[in-house]
Order: sequence, then structure tokens, then C-alpha cells
Amino acid sequence: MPGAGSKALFPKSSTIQVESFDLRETLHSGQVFHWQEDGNGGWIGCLGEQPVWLAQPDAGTLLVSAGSEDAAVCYLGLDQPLSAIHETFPEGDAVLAEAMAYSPGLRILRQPVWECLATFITSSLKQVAHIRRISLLIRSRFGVEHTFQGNRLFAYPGPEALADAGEAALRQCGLGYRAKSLALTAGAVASGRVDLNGLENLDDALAREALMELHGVGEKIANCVLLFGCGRYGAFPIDVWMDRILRSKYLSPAQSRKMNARALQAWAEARFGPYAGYAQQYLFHYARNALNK
DNA sequence: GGTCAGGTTCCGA
DNA sequence: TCGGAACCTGAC
Repeated sequence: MPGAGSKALFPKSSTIQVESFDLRETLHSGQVFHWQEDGNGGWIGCLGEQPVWLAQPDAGTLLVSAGSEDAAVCYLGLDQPLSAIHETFPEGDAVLAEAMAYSPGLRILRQPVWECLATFITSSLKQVAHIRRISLLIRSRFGVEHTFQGNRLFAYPGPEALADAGEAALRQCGLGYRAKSLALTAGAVASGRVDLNGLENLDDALAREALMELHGVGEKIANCVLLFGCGRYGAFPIDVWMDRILRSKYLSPAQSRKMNARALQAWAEARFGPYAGYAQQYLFHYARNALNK
């Protein structure tokens, strides 16, 4: 147990000054499902293959295990121009303003694309606790193990490992019907039939189409991957929570009835602009936590 | 023990 | 094109 008997300590860590950032809220905002608390105010997890420890002892200070500073800044979105992003939001939007005030420290993560894609394929029609359970199980069964300060950690297995594992073994991780989608998608990526690295050469619409060719990937999951993995901040995933808050807070019942999912998607992208995905994250977190009481 | 969940696919109009 | 049903599993 690292730092036993003390708070937020780690043998070798670096201090990074941060502003408008909340580590706990960000790791709990439904973008990622594998970070574990170390019992001393810190978090452990993997950035890709690399085991990392993170802690935020006070609002302006982030501690990162030595050697992972740059990776953590990128992963946590600390290099994103937050105030410039906020300036692109529609003026006079009281709902969005309230959502931003509710959790001003939220950031959009930049996760490894495969890990993000595979995790969201397993998320369909699942509650967060279950997504987390499945994610950790897949890691521990098929991922590379690391021993890190006395903790056992597992990196997310690559597409080859999951393709080799096959549908039946994946099903044993509690995936249900999603096992088929994950196995097929892992096979498509492992064989090179789909090139995730090539996504960065495509514009948002084409990248989304390419992702949606994969089995088990519809518009919502494709948008999650673009936003949380590819740094496409205009992507706007609409799940049941977003559907609820958009319809109840922005549209009259009559307007809402006239809008199907596709129309709502277009409306939201137009309303919230080039950083719509950031607006989405504030609204989503707010809808799930503040409005769900 | 029943209900329902952070979606996608498939099928019939 | 569009709406509705089916799909595995586990948390509540």
C-alpha cells in the first residue's frame, strides 16, 4: 500500500500546477471505468501500458508518479484551452451555465483509441458499475499485468489478444450479447481491415462513418470514441441522459415530439458549436448527478 | 423475483 | 427511411 499512514503520498512523484481541474470528477464522469482509489487519496491505473499514480491534494496541485508527467497532462486534457473553449459556447445559455458551475473542473480525457472503443462497445445498455466490472475483468483476464507499488494492475488488452480470446471467452466476462461485437471488432482491428491510426487523417464525419462500420458501433459509441479518444471536441454523444436533459430543458414538448434522434443530434451540434463535446460533458455529468436526485 | 439499464441491429411497414 | 422488438447480464 503506497503512502500507508499518510495522505496522498507516493515515493517518487512530480507536482503539476493545475487550474479549473478536478481529478475525481473527471475520472468519475463516465468517460473511463478502470481507475482505482489507493485508499490514501490517490488513484492508480494505466495510461495505455504505463502504470500511473495520480493525486490531487488541493485544487491547484496534481501529483503524478515520476516519469508519467507528459503522458498524464495529455491524457487528462490539461493542455486544452479551457477559457477559449468556453467562449465558443452559446451566450445566455442558463442550463449550460448551471451545469458548468456544478462541475467546473471536468476535462475531456484523451484515451488510447482502441481501449476507448472496446470499453464503449461493452457499455451498451449497462449501468456504470457493471461497465466498470466488465472492464476490470477483461483487463485481468487478457491484459498485461504490472506490479506497481505493491498493487497489481492490468493494461487493457490489445485487439490481437481479444481476437485470439474469441467470443466464448469474452462472454464469460459477463458481456452477454456484446461479446460478439467485441470479438468481431477486435478481429477487424487486429487484421488491419480497420485502421484506427488512420482515423486522424479523416474529417469528423468520415472518421465517424469508419467507426460505425465496426460491429456493435452505432452513432453514440462512435461519437464517444471520437470525443474521449480522438480529441474531436465537436463530437456530441447523445445517450439516454443527454436525450432527457436536451428535451426537457431546451425543447418544448411540441418541439421535442417533432425531433427524432437524428434531428436532435443535428440540433445539438449546431447549437453548441465546435466544442459541442465539452458542453455535452458538463450537461451529461449535471444530468446524471444533480438532476437525478 | 421483477424491472430496467449510458445501445445496436434487425425486421417489417 | 422510420419505429419497434430483441438481445445478455447484473444491480437495485
